[in-house]
Amino acid sequence: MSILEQAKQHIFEKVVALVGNDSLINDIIVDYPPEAAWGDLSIACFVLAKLNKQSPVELAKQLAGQISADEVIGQVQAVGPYLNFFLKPEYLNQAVAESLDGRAGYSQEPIDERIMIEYSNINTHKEYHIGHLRNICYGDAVAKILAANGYRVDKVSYVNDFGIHAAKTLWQFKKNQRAVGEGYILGHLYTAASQALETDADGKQAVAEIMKQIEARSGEDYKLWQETRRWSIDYFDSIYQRLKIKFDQIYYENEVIDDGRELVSKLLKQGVLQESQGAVIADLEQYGLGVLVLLRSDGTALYPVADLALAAKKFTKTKLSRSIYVVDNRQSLYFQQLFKVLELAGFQTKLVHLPYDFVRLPEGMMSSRSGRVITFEEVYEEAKSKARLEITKRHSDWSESKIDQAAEIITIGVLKFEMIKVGADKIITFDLNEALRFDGFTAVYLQYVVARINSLLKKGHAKLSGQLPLELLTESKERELMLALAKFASVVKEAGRRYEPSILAKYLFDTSRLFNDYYQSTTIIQADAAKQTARLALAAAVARVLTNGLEILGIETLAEM
RNA sequence: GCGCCCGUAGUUCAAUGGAUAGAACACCAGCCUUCUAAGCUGGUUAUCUAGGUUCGAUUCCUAGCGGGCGUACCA
Repeated sequence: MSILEQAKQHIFEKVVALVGNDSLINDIIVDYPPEAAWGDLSIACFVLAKLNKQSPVELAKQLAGQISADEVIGQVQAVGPYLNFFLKPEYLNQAVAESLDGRAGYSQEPIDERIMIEYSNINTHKEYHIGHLRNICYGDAVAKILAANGYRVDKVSYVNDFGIHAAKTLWQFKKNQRAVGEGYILGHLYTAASQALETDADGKQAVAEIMKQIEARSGEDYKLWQETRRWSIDYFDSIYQRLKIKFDQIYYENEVIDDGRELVSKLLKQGVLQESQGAVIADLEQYGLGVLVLLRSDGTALYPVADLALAAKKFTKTKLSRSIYVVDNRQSLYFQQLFKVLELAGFQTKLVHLPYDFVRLPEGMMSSRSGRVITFEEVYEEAKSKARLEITKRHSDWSESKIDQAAEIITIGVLKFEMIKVGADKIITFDLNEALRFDGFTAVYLQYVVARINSLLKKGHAKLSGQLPLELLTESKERELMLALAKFASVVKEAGRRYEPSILAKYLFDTSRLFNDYYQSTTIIQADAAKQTARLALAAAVARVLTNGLEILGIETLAEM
């Protein structure tokens, strides 16, 4: 437990002992006052007072009188119906030491549960756009947060390489072969194909022929499929490398689809699935979930077939306590249906669909088929050239490779942060100019704080080990910073409990703002030796929390910028 | 039709039943002969409507309005 969690527990126990009524325990909630000056922790006395048939103001006053200062609590104040606690300075000082630890924010108590999280489900033969970027950034941040909370996390991805979209792209490719070997180009071909096929009946015929060969796994088109599939996968790998995101396992539709068909016929025999109008369906009307179609009336497979096989594969291979699917909220009904079928099929793993809202453009929805998309490549290039420019302005003496490395870290940080800084239930209206900002609520703001602190540490002379004179940190801004540091561990927990990286992003930003404010109003290197040591320790603790917090969000920091 | 999600400042977002609804961007005015100005300080502006539950509602419930999405052979 972090020192703040211990303090909360301590206060809770004291109040429980005084109130002495077990039925009230759930109503004793140790919270934070809205204003730093009012205290570090607080309890609202409304419910307690009501059940005790007292006025809340009276009860707060009475409790304040009964609780005395100790090794944790410095002062207690009743402010109206609120009971406010100030932590003892020596106690709060421990937050600095706690945060200086290299593992700050990472749980020291492993949880004996294994969670599989599936995200970045993409299609080969199509482009990679900023919608995919939101998915992978959000999914990866959640995975890292859960890991930081002590869970064992398996990160998996599922690639749809076997659908009709591949045939369409190939059809276009055969018409005008160009850019051989480049996965990036396939996305453009898909768009061109979709548009052309709207009016081209012969084309549709040809696409169907290509699809047949792919499914039959033989012929010229199958070979071409194999080759182009590889281009796509290599291209996606290059994106993953830039994002520094790794999966434990990547599944491909073409590898599970046959198992899926087998599973479907088994479930059909068992009566979990039914035949209807020539198709194979799951009739889920009795659960209020409508009907899920698995096989078309022509016998070809739909999406859920592979998903069933994939689930079966996941659950039999490893013993999971939870299986999470990070997929946008348009598929909420689909996942309810899928989960119900899996349950009826006898699988018992706890299934979670983790929905998030989609990315749209100011002018409307993105659409691969119409080509109205912003690709990852476009945003990446624009952001990176802007980063290069900004760095060059500030560091004329840096080498080209040093500039490039820094620009890369800034670019990826900005893009990731942009994708996770808002709640998952919010539509992101992607404005390129907005996304290319390097000030305000952005990754750069946080990275900048770390770089500045790093520079302080280089210039200062303090040794930050052994006994630190933290008792010299008495200014109100120093107290506020220490309290902010102390909250780190519980913020990571909260973000995990709610699957919400934006909570952590916001916390890191708030903490950075506090530090910038402090930095502006205080001298650190110029202070006398003891003060310098104490303040550098505080600054180093802030940098550690920001670095680890960003790392948990998948974002790197820089020593200099 | 039915179901799900969202309506907060000019814009993009925060506040998951608590104290004076917070930030960022944009706009205006300041701050670099002192630790990185990618920074800091100050200023203007908001809970879609109507009911209800509650000591207390941006938050929960009901109805309406507005936007988005889904709803048997797309993924």
